[in-house]
Order: sequence, then structure tokens, then C-alpha cells
Amino acid sequence: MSSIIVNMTLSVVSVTVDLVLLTIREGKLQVLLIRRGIPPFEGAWALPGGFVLPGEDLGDAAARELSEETGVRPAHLEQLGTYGSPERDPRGRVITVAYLALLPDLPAPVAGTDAADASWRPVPFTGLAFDHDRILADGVERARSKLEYTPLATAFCPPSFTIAELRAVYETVWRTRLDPRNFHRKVTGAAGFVETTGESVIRDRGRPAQLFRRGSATLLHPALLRPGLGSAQGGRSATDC
Amino acid sequence: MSSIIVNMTLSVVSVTVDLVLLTIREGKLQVLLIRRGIPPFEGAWALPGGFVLPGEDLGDAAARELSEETGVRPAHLEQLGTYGSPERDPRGRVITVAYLALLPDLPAPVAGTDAADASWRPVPFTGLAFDHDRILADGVERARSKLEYTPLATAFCPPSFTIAELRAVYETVWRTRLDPRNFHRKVTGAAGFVETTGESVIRDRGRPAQLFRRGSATLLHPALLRPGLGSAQGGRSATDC
DNA sequence: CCAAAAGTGTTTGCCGTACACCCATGC
DNA sequence: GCATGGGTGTACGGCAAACACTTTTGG
Repeated sequence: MSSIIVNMTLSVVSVTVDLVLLTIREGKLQVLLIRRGIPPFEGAWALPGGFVLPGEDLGDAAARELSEETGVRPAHLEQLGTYGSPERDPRGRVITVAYLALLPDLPAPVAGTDAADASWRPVPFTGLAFDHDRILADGVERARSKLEYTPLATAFCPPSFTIAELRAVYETVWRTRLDPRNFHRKVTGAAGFVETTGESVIRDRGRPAQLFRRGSATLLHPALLRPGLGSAQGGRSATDC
Repeated sequence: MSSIIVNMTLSVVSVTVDLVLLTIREGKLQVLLIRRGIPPFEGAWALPGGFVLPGEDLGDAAARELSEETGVRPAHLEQLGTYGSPERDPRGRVITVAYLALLPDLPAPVAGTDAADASWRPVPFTGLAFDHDRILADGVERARSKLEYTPLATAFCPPSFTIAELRAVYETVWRTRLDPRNFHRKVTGAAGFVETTGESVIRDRGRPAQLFRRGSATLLHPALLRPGLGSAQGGRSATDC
């Protein structure tokens, strides 16, 4: 292990990236957690993450960790915020840049992990190591608010999906019921949200549903507003001073 | 100057905070810039900022820099994003956590600055040092979108202000014209946006205008939507991967 | 046929825009 | 009085919630 000498007047810190990986499994919003095998917080659950390598960009580090943990290429990986309280890590000065990704229910759950053990846990979940409770809460709130004005809900779905399945995503993340008829019209009416594949399937009983894939839009026109909140966004990621 | 020895397997970097300080002067949106007196980028304009001190929280570092540059306590200081490309600073690995603050037109412009020279410059402004062009653009876009769903526009105003002055803030930042009658009703109708002081003033000609101060709301119900954009938010701060 | 889920048509009410109108001042 | 800016009332239009209704499947 090589070492370097650094001038102390610069604020020398270690930098990690931590991931808030959300998915929907068994009808519940869940987050990928790792059980720590080494101190500090040995035995506690934590968000997956790791140190940024020398010469590595922050977003690249996040994508690398995501790939290591899940084996998937990210459909969407978004910087959530940076957490740098001096006391957040007992080992010393470590700041972490948190990233958020929304994933479909993975067929091979948590492939290729090198951590002690990893598993999906329903949110809310508390008692995490470091300040990860806060980071997780910020990530969930960000996801909730992003569903309103971006087509990101499709990131929770497999490549093709029905409108009812997309509605289930919204109902799960927002913890509300939505009118199936109006939802259908809003989604198919919002430019670039979804594209029809021409195929249809019978999921349970009833009339076959058309299958759709993600559209090309990055912003929703018009937005899907959460019921009961007026037009509030809410999702300020607690990085305010 | 003391030194410490750090294990090379940890990603050891220096951390700075940079500030996007916006105000409205002479009817234009302006940003506080510093002319660099030392390399790298000697002589170039840059955002104000500096290294995070050992043991100092990120938000505290941003507040300290703000105080050093302007002498004001921040009404609102918000984390904008973290920029960590390996090539962004020729001195080595330096990542920066950018903060955004909105300030009223300061009576004593840039008091107590220790930098070479500092001045307010209209945005857009390009040719900044490091990756500050990008950070500035992200900050401006964030400010634009935050005016829609938060009462932050009042941060650009002095302690008491008229509705017309608040409207001028929106018109300047959004670069649009707004209907004075409807704007008045929306602002006074949004719970907690502004409170009347009971006083009134004559600014130019015409009927005296009531004076207001900031209300206690942190979120606008209902939001003030920008004309011509549907219900888009737009303000994703380019921290997406 | 009945139940259940997909999808469409229609009504109703709210809210935002546009704009007519009144108020209060300086000149 | 007239111009100018502050502030209120009101009609119109568009969108979204609510829900009746049709379609298409499995039992």
C-alpha cells in the first residue's frame, strides 16, 4: 500500500459515493441495502457505495458501484446531494456524494455482489449506518417528486409494460389510489411518455391490455400531479443550509 | 505547515465550496464574480469560493465564504451540486460542492472582500475559470425553477417591498412579462407568501402601493407557473449521469 | 351469463388568463 | 382634469376529476 504526503492547509478528505437504489418488489417500494462486514458499524445495514478511485469522475464511480452491486447498466443515475458533516464517519473526514437510481424488479436479484450480503428492504427503513437514514429519506422524497414531472416511473418497469402496471408504480411510490381511467388518458396523452408496441397481453382476468415501452420525453407535458398536495413539489433534498 | 500521511487506496482529494450568488441590480440578474489573482486561471473571472477547513461542515463553509464575500447572513443557502471531474482543476484532484444563494441588491456592494477584486456581472456570463461556466448555468436554471414553487423570489427583495417590485423579480429572472393584476392576486392569495406591513409608499406616480414582508411559507400553494412552458420544471441541475 | 379488467365518452367544476373597471396619487 | 400605476371584479376557456358506459377476456 503506497502513501502520499499532502499539505495540511488544504482540506484533505476521502470521498465516497453512496447509492440509493430503489425498486418495486412485491408491491412495495424497496431499497438495496448491504450488511456491513467490517467496522465501523459492523453488522449494521448501509447503503451500497465505496471510495472514488483516483482519476475517476464522480458519476463514473456511481455507475461502477451500481454495476458491481446489481450487474445492470443504469437507465438513470442522478446526483442526489453531498453529505459532509465532520462527524459522519468515525474513521475521519469522509464526505459522500449520494446518487439515486430507479430500477426494475431485477430477475437475478443482486447478481455479482462482493459485499457480505445484500438485500432489498421495504422503505421506510431506519437504523442504517453513518447518516444513511437521512440520505435514504432524501432519495425517496426525490423519487416521489420526480414522478410528477418526469417520465422516470418507467424506470421501475421492465422494457414493456401495461398502463395498469405503470399506474401501480405511481400508487406504490405515492401511497395513493389513482383513477384508472383518468390515469390512462393522462399517460397516453402526455407527449413522449410511452409508445405503443402493438402487442397486448392478458395479465389476470379481463380484457387484454396493450403493451407500451418508454417514450423519448425527458419532461412531462403536462405533469402528473399528486392528489391532495396542491401543486407543491416538496422534493427539496434536505441539502438546504 | 504540518503534513499528514494518508493511505493511497483511499481517494484523497481536496474539497472546495463555490458560491453562485445571484442578485438583481439595475433591472438585470447578476452574479458575484472574483478576478483571480493567482494561478491557475490567473486574471480570469471565477465564482467566489475556497477550501473547506478541517472539521468544518460543508454548509458552514459555504456560509463562511458568503459572509467573507458579502458580509451578509444568508437568507437562504442551498446546495446546488457537486462537481468532481478529474480534470477540472490543473492543481490536482479537487472536487467542489456548489451552493446557491439569492441576495437583495446590497447597499454596501461587496464589503469586506479579501479577494483581488469582486464585482457583480450580468448573466449569462461565460469564460469563467475551471468548470464555473457550467456551475453558474446550473445555478441560474435552479433559481428560475425555484421561483415557481417556493417563495424564494422574496430573497431578492429588501425586508419590505411592493407587489410590483416582487413582480419585477419574476420578470427579470424569467425574462417574461406577467399580468400585474393576476400576479397581484396570485401572490396575495398564496398562503404564507407575503404578509402586509400596513404601510404604503408611492414609488413613482400613481396610487400608493402597500408594503409587504416575506411570509412564513416554504412552499407555494398554489405554485406560480412560468408561462409558455406547460407545467415543466426544467431545473434538473445537470448532475444527472 | 357474470365478473373483472381495459379503455372511451361526457359532464361538471375549478382555476388561470384576459381584460373591464375603480382607486389614489402627482402634475 | 389627465396620466399613471395600484388593486378588484368578472367572463371565458381549458383541463382534470368523477363516473357512466362499452369492449374483451376467463369462468
